[in-house]
Amino acid sequence: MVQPTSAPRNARARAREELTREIVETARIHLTSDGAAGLSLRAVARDLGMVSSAVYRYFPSRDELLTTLIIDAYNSLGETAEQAEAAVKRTDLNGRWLATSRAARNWAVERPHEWALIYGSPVPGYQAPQETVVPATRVTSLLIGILIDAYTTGQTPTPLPVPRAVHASIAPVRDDIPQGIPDDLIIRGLMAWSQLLGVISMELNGQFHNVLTDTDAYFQTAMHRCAIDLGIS
Amino acid sequence: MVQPTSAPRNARARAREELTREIVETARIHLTSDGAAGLSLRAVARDLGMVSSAVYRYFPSRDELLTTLIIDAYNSLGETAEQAEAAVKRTDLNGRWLATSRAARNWAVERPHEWALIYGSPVPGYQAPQETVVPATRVTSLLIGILIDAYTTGQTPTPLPVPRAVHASIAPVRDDIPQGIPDDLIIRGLMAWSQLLGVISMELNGQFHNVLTDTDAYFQTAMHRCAIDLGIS
DNA sequence: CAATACCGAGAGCAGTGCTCTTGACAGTTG
DNA sequence: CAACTGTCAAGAGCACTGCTCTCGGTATTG
Repeated sequence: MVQPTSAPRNARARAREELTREIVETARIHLTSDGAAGLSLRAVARDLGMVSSAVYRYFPSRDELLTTLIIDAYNSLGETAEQAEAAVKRTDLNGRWLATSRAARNWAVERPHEWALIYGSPVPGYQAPQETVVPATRVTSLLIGILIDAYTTGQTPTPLPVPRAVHASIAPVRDDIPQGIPDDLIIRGLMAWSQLLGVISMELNGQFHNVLTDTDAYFQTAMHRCAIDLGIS
Repeated sequence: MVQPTSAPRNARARAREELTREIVETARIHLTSDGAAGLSLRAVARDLGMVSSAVYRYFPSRDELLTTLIIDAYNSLGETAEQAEAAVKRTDLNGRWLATSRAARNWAVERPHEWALIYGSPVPGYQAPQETVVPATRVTSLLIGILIDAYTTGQTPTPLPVPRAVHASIAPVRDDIPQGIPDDLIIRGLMAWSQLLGVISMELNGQFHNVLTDTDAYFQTAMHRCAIDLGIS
């Protein structure tokens, strides 16, 4: 009885699954063209030839649909980055970092609205539920893996002092990584991560207008310098 | 006739100015509590005891009102940062950088929605007009000033190589700074700037949840390390 | 004083998220 | 087979949004 009563319910259940997927797909299309704020349940319903109220059978609210899109976006980005990173030789830490960061940027440039959804200003009135936490960590886990390998192979930069308050502040990070990683390396990792997010977001938000003519070239150099700071270049 | 015809027109004109200011003020209150997407012209009008259509006599569209709020935000942040920076001894480059960055963060933490308005994901469908360009540069001008002083007093880090493509890419920056500043220093300045924006935005967007317990301590250290990288520590 | 420009109020249009009710259908049970 | 139950799409409706247009009154100007 572990198996769900399968045969008879499947007809309905399958139709439901399919329609749910169609709604999400249509919503993502709207998202990529109009952004999160322009995502309209009614418009999605119209595209699917159904009436707006029918959509509420599948998603109890607009926010619920947004949550699905957010999780999908995290997973899409995470998978893209993981594949890029996995294609690099394990010992090439610099290459792994560059592959990861470049994959993230390419993904973001292709889907600016989905990037904004997960790393941009939060949608007002929307509270990210717990289910989004795990997929959100996929990219950072890659970075952590690189740092761990850097530490275990002894490729660490000469550490700068870390104030006591900062040592205490990064306590939550310690729960997710092996013991022994120095504070300094964690700080460098966090700063590389915020550099990555910062540069990508600035590019997408148009902050480099009248500043850079070739954002890609700048990005590569910036990430290269991050690698130097991390001691893996 | 350079003076505007003053006396008789003033009664109406003054009332208009005052009401315009009241609308902006009310709009900013709504902005700080609900965010840009929740800014409703009708709600503003309601608060002011007038009918929604009357507001259109003062702002031809919601976007026009948003533009005013954006310019005000840029100027508010710019002024705050300028004052903080001006209070530091000119020769203390490290102090000037720390004062500027700390002022920016404090301002952002107090007004997260206004920060999101100017540095967050752009409001969909809204195109920032030319008038926003000048006030937007006030904070970066401070940073540029520090870098120029660093260069003229010889406090520059040992430069890393800068690829040709990046040299070409930063051409627009060169139009706003004196000749002679090395490419490497410009790159370092840009990266410090994106580090600053990245860390602040990440904190406001909740990206440090379950990562840092004391974001202020981390921020100070991160900015200190930026100063080291800039060679002004 | 008369003409003009300005202004607030109101109605109205098209759109939004969301709720509630209604009628049709499918699957299960007596 | 008939009755029941759960699910579904559809429609009407509420309160809200940005925005436009018209109307009548008032302040400013020639």
